[in-house]
Parts: sequence; structure tokens; C-alpha cells
Amino acid sequence: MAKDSRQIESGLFPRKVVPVLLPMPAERAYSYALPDGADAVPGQIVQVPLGPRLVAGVVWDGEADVVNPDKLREITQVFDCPPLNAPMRRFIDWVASYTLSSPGLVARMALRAPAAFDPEPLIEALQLTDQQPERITAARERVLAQAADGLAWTKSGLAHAAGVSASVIDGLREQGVFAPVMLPPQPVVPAPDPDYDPAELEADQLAAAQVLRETVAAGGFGVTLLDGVTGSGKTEVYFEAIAETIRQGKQVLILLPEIALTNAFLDRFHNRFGARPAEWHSELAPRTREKVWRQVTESRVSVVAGARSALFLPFADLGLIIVDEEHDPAYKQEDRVFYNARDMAVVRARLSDIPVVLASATPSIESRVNAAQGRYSHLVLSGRYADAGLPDIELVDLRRHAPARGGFLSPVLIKAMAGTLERGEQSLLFLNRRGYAPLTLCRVCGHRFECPQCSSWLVEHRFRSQLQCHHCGHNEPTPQACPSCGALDHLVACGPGIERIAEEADKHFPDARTIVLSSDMAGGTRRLRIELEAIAKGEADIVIGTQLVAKGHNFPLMTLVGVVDADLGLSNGDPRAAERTYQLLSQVTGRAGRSGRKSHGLIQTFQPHHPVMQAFASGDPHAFYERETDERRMAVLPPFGRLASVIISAATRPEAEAHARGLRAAAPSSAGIMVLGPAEAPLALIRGRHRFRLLVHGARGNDMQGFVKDMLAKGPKQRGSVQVQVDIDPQSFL
DNA sequence: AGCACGCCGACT
DNA sequence: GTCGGCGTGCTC
Repeated sequence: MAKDSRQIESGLFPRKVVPVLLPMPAERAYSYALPDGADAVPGQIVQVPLGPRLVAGVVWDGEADVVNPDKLREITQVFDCPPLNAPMRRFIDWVASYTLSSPGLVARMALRAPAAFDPEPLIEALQLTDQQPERITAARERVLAQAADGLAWTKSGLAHAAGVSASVIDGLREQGVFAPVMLPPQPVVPAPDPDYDPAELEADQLAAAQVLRETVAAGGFGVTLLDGVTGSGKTEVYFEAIAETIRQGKQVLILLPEIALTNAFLDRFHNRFGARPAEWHSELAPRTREKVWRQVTESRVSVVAGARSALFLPFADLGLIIVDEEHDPAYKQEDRVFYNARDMAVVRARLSDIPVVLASATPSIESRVNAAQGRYSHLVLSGRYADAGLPDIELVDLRRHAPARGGFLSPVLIKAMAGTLERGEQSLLFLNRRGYAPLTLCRVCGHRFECPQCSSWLVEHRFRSQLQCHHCGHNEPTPQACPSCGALDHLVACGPGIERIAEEADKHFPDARTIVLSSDMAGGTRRLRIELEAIAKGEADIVIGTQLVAKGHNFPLMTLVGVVDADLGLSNGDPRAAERTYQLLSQVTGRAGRSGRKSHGLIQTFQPHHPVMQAFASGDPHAFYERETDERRMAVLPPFGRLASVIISAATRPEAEAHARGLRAAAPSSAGIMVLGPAEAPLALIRGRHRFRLLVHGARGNDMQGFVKDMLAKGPKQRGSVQVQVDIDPQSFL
């Protein structure tokens, strides 16, 4: 290898210098010297001094920057750990450039297991020798019988199995009856068996599974959208793709929205493969986390089920990625590195040249567009599994079937609940709003309770006697008197929350057993799990819940779902409002009908002619999605000559919204102004190659700062925000 | 990201 | 008089 002439000229001992990516937001890798005799290939994980501390970094590709030799410091340790492979390194660079963050911060997500870079210590075990014990006792007899198989046992394992104390084993070991042997550490999970217990698939499942098996067998990159209504058996279908990948000896990553990563899913996997997948999510105990990370890099774990962060695990030999519930907003990360794990999963699959499956009962607009345009293959499962039928959907026009004064449940819904109760079946009332009432005002002076910190309404929580801000978490006790005019007992609650719906249901059905479920429920997730089990066993007649009940949980006895206010969320300015509403209605009504009994969904709405309501009631979302897609294109990409403005907000949403309002006022013709979070960038770019104006807003104090600095040099500056022309082509990797 | 340095408000 | 807030800058 050629010696660095500058270093020779400067009289320094010539050392090999390598670029090292550090877990911080620097634009480039730093240069470090390799100690004599050490070597490190790209991807190698090393320990280096950085300022006053030691950090772990990754040796990166390319030439190291030439730096002042006085500054150059030496790598302190080359970890005995498999290097990140080339596809992983390209993935890190790609994600950094696409998300406008730095490769170091992205690499940091891949290195989130501090103590995993050293090999797992071997475990000391004991094996029987030819040596006989000096004296035989009953306890020793049992130990010898237990260990007679000749296998190595851990001390505690053997003591436990033989029913003796550890000191018995120690004694035998002293006499040389046992010899210590070092064993590799236990795998975090046993190996899954692809042929353990294959499900019996129905015709269209079978066909879809066959296509997926062939896709896996053929290998190479490809995206498949697996699209099937709730209960159509998507999981069983993609399990077959997983089985095929395991047979090939490759690893599988299953991405799930955090909420779906439940024991129910893990058990289902266990039933099919005879072992659980390794889990990866934020709640993992540090020790387990390190074991999983390490064993993933060593290919000792073959299937990982995880939340979005699992996408950055350094798999040694990844063969398939599944993204379940691909439409779920939980895939978006909106701090530090902004990304949508669903999109980045497609990129990772592309760079690793492997298949990826996106599964959902209600696919996102952009995935539908990609499927319709032939970039993704499309597998549709149309029927519900076994004898489970989808509920009959009926729209309840609230203008014609008005609830009683002060109430929110229409007579139609109340009647349906009464019938359900009589048949001994369960009802679910869904309202996506916590607390008792979203707004409280004084009837005397009109004072409205606002949050002192963020000026949104304070939500009354009557059960806790509190007024809470659902944006910033501020809370205060509910006062007796109006703080503005001092009038006593004239505060009035406006609008419904689930607590108020529970009150109303109690009034109508005082003898029914009612359970209220929301994310802020006292008792936390443990209590929640207990309540969910109780519901499944039929220990409740009426369940009243927020978004939380829409996902994942199965209520086998549920035959009626009432959506209290289906319009909620349709008018909040979110470009995904209609799409989200459709998905939510679909998920929540899908809770009913699992038992095979006839079931119903009653959707209360003031806008029965809204396209979402029509599409949902007709059971044919196709036209609706077509229209949504077109509207979205129009909004984001107006005809040539009218430049679209997309504000990719790196600051708070209200700030970005305010800025957008200002822009609209200044230029009414630019109808295309909309505010999207950075993780939504692909949505803005559905059509592929487009040049548009990107307003990076409020970039102060966050990761876009460097980006903005760069762009400032090139683009014009405009009133407090930075306006730049950029090309982002999300399809260029496909 | 962490950590140091540095300059202005309320308190042991 | 100090302790401590977070703004700014630096790390091969």
C-alpha cells in the first residue's frame, strides 16, 4: 500500500488512516489512524477517542480526509464483531441523504446496542468425566443420573434438574468428576421450523402464498402489496413467504407498528413455526437488546419481529422484509432522523436485492398508486376467513336521526344496542376523543378554557376532575367558578368525549356491564390487557373506546360497532384526512363479525354524502381512492407553471401552518401550498420526477440546520424561511 | 449527540 | 456574593 507522502515528508511515522463514521450529526466521516499491526475493513465497528470520551464508530468507505496530523488520533479498539455489510452501508448513506440528515446519525440507529460489539461471553458448563466420585450419596447419585447423557450442563441447570443444591455440583467438580467446558451463549430464541405447522389455506390464500413463495424462491428485489380485508388471513399468507426464506437459510425482518407487536402476534408465529421470532422494540431490556443485536449480526437469529427501529439492525444475510399494516402512521419517525420505515424498508430491500412485502387491509394512497402503475405487484385477498363475515354497514344521518337533547347517540344506534344486549352480544362504541368534553365554556361570560402554553382547548376529564391539554400535557384541576367572571356553577361542557358517551350509555342501559378503554386509562398497559381479556371472555356488554380499540385486538363476541362521530378528523386540514378516516372506520368496524354471527356497523355522520362515507358504506373504496389520488396530485403538483410549495416542516406544526397561511394570503394562486412532515415527502412525490419548491421551515436547532446552511449558499432567501429548488426523486431507486 | 464555555436572573 | 438557565461552538 502506498505510503502517504505528506506524512513521510512531515517526518511522522506512516500510519494507515481510515474514515470513521461517528454517532453524531457531522456531515463527513472523521479520520483516525490505525494502530500498528491493526487492520480494519469498511463496516468494521471500532472504538475511537472523540473529545474527552470514547465512542463507537464504523469504518466507512472511501478515502479518509486529510487532516492536520496534530489532530489525528488513533483508533483505540477494533471490535471483534462482524462488519456492517456493503448493502447496509449504502443503506445508511441513502437514508441520510434522503432524509436530509447526516450519515452519522443514521449509523447511530444501527449501533443502538452499546455492549454488543464485543462477542458474547462463552458460558461455563460442566461435562461428566471418567473420574468416579470418592463417596456416593443420594444427591450425587441423582446428579450423575441426570448428567449421564454426556451432554454439558450449566451448574445451575444441572442442580435444578437433579433437585440438589449447587454445592453438591461444586463438590463433584472439586473431585474431577465434572470438567468445565466453554459453550457458546444461548440463542435468544430457538430456530423457527418452516415446516412446523403450516396453516390450511383457503383457495385465494393458497394462490397468493404460492406467488409469494415463488417471489422468494426467485430472489432479487421486488415489492408486493398484499391487500386483503381484515380477517382475510394475510398473516398466514406472508408466513409462507417467511417459511420459504428460512428454508433458503436467510434472515427475515417483520416490521409491525409498535402497537401490533403483541403477544398475540408472537404466539401466532410460534404456532406456525414452533418458536417465537426475536423481538426488537424500544421497551426491550438492555441485556436482551444486546443479545438480539449481536445474534442478528452473526446470523444466529433468523427472524426478527420489530418496530420501525428494527429496520436499522445490521442483518448478516437478510432475505425478506415484511411490512405489516403498511399504512400505519406509527412507521413515521419524526424526531432526529425523519423517516417512514415503510418507505425505507423498500429502499433497504432494493439495496440488498431482496423481496419486500407490504401488507394491509387498507393500503395507503401511495402504495395503491405504486401498485396501479405496476411498480409494485398486487396480491388481493377478497374474502373473509372461515365463516367470519364483514359487518353490514349503515350510515346514520345525524340530521335526520338527531340524538336527544344533550346526547350524542342517535335513536337508531340506541335501538341497535338494545337489540344486541337482548341477544346477549357485545356492542362497541367508538369515539376518537379522550376525556369528557373537548371544550368547556362559561355560560355567563363566554370564557373558554384554553391551554396557557399552546392555546388549544383544555379537555375536561371529569373522572379525574381535571382540565387537560392533549397537545402539551398541561393539566389543572377543574375549577368551580369561571376564572374570568367569577360566576359559580355556570361552566358548560361542549361536545362529547368517551367519558361522556359512557355516561349516556349508562343512562340508557343502567344494567349493562360497560368498560371504557383509552390510552390514558388508570392502571397502564397491564390493566388494559386484563380488561381486553375480560372483554374477549364476554365479561362486558358495552365497550366504549378511542383509537386504541381499533387496532389488533380481537373481540370474538362483538356484533355491533357504533361510530359516534365519523366526521371527526375530516376537517383538520390534514391531506390524509379522508384516507385516515376510511382506514379508521375500516379497522374499527372490522372488530365485529369474527364469530360468524351476523354483525352491524352503524356510522353516525352529518355528511352522509361525503365520498369517504359513500365509499365505506358501499364497500367499494376503488372510486374513492382514485379520486383521492387525483386530488392529491392536483394539490401537490399543480399544472405546469404553478409551482407547488410543499412545506416540509422541521419545526412545530403550528409554526409551519402559520407560515403556510401567510404564503397563501400573499399568493392566492398558489393553491398547492400544503404542510407535510418530512416523513411524508414520498406522498408529495407520488408522480416521481418533479421539480418543486421546498420550503424548509423553522430549521433552527434541529437536524436540518446543516442542510439549510448549504442551501442558503445556493438559493434565494425569503422572509424568515429558506426557499430552495431541489430535486428529490423517490423512485430513482426503484 | 455530548460536552464545555459563557453570559444574565433568583437564591441556598 | 454564587447556582443555573440554555445559546454557541467543537469534536478527527
